[in-house]
Amino acid sequence: MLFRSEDLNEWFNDIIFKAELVDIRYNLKGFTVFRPWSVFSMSKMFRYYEKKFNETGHQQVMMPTLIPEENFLKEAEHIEGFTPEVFWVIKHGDEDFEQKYALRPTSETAFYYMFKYWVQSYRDLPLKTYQRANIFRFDSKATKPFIRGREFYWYESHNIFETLEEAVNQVYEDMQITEDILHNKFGVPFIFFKRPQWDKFPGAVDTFAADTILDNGRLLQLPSTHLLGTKFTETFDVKFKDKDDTLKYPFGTCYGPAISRIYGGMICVHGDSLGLRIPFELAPIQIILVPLYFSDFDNKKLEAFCLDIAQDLDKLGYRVKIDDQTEKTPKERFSYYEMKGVPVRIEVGPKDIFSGTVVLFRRDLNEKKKVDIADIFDEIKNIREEFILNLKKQADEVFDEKIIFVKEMEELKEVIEDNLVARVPFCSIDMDGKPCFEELKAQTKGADIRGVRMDYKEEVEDSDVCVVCGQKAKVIVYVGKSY
RNA sequence: GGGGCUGUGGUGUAGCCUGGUUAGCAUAUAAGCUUUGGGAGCUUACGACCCCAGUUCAAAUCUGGGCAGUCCCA
Repeated sequence: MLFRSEDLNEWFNDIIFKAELVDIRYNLKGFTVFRPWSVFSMSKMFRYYEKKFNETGHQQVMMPTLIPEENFLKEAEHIEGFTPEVFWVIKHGDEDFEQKYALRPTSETAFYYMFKYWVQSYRDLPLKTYQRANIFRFDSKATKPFIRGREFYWYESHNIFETLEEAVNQVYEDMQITEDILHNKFGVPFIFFKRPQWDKFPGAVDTFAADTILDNGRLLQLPSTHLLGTKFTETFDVKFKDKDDTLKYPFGTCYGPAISRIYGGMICVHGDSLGLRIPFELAPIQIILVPLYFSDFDNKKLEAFCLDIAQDLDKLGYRVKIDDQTEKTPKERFSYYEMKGVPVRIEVGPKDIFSGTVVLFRRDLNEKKKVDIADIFDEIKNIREEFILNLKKQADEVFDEKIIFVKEMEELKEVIEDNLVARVPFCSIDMDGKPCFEELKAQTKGADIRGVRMDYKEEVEDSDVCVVCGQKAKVIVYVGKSY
């Protein structure tokens, strides 16, 4: 029913409905109804992040959803970047407000408004905060559940520091958080980039972002971090008295992992022709027991047998369910839970009762195995440990294969044509490289330069020249089409 | 931001070009019987032409607008 390699879009549209992740029948464009199967996992994802933020010294706050227009108008680049996308609240009942209120498209202008009250002394710094929020952006006409909605769900972390150096360190900490969670917990590979100067967050000094690569070669931006310098602290008059008794502006960063989009990226990365594959720890049901009924067998025995196993697993803390539908064939029931991405299935039939075994199916490897009852718990424990490692390994392999190193424009065009991502020498990701970028974009029919990687420094060889202008290359950049 | 395509029961579709029957089929759902180690069968029930306007004796069908979905390009 599903053939993902042919067309990721089709697979995605199909699975989000069949697996009951969302309902797109709500009558408002770009606003998605998320259903229990996806919400359960996203809630888990939020908790992973929350734990990590707390461990790294962030404190959770809750800011209002509405932001007065006057806050917005303070920062010129921010206005220019976001105003076209803002939903404005202009009335109460039939009467206009004196001032418009924005449904937050992001909350810098709320946080920094408050930071000026919260920060007076160097003793108040660093100040590391975050909030869980839904945000609103009237974003493009091509909306897509999880990937691009006009309302979406994220954490946004806003931090300020005494020095630029500390702020830069925060960017690296954000990169590490992304690695710990996205890659290690969710199995989603990515490269953490420094974006070119022409592709920054409105109001940022520098923008950094994690991109994953989907099956169709498209890059998908996942969490991003922005180095804000003193732009917002100056604009909002956030000052601190330093040890030398002078007033200074602190340096800011912000980090925004959009959980709804991360979930969308995750299911694309792990999904296969059978449907979803959900990491063990995120799955709403981790183990499904499927009793195989027969008309000439006392099925009560089967149910009692399954219930025993289920209760033991439940005591061990697994999320487990028995599928006791009698009117459906095994094939149909197996396929259903595979499609939903349930990590482990236990099949129990009359033969098993006599032999004291069950059949275990694991979705990370799509393998079946006959197991003695006594060994079930150890087996499942192993699967639990291996599950995310297997998903991660498989995803990493696919990811690596999609990146091709090229040095010439003709090769670059081929790589893009083949729906892959290119690694190429390039003159500069500062503004002086922009003309080359525009030429590159035109020649490749719309590919973007996603930036230089931040996890390690890629050395440029002396002989490397910019793929566009032929000048000596200063950086290695990654080029591909994006969502 | 520009362009294309599409809106028919819960879902997927036929019918539309060339206006005219009781809007067909599949699937899902509910009930019953039968069946169950990889998407089973029979019977019955439920259920639809996106919205507004126009043309016409007559609109799912033609025209315009809106809303929604989807794809491509920027």
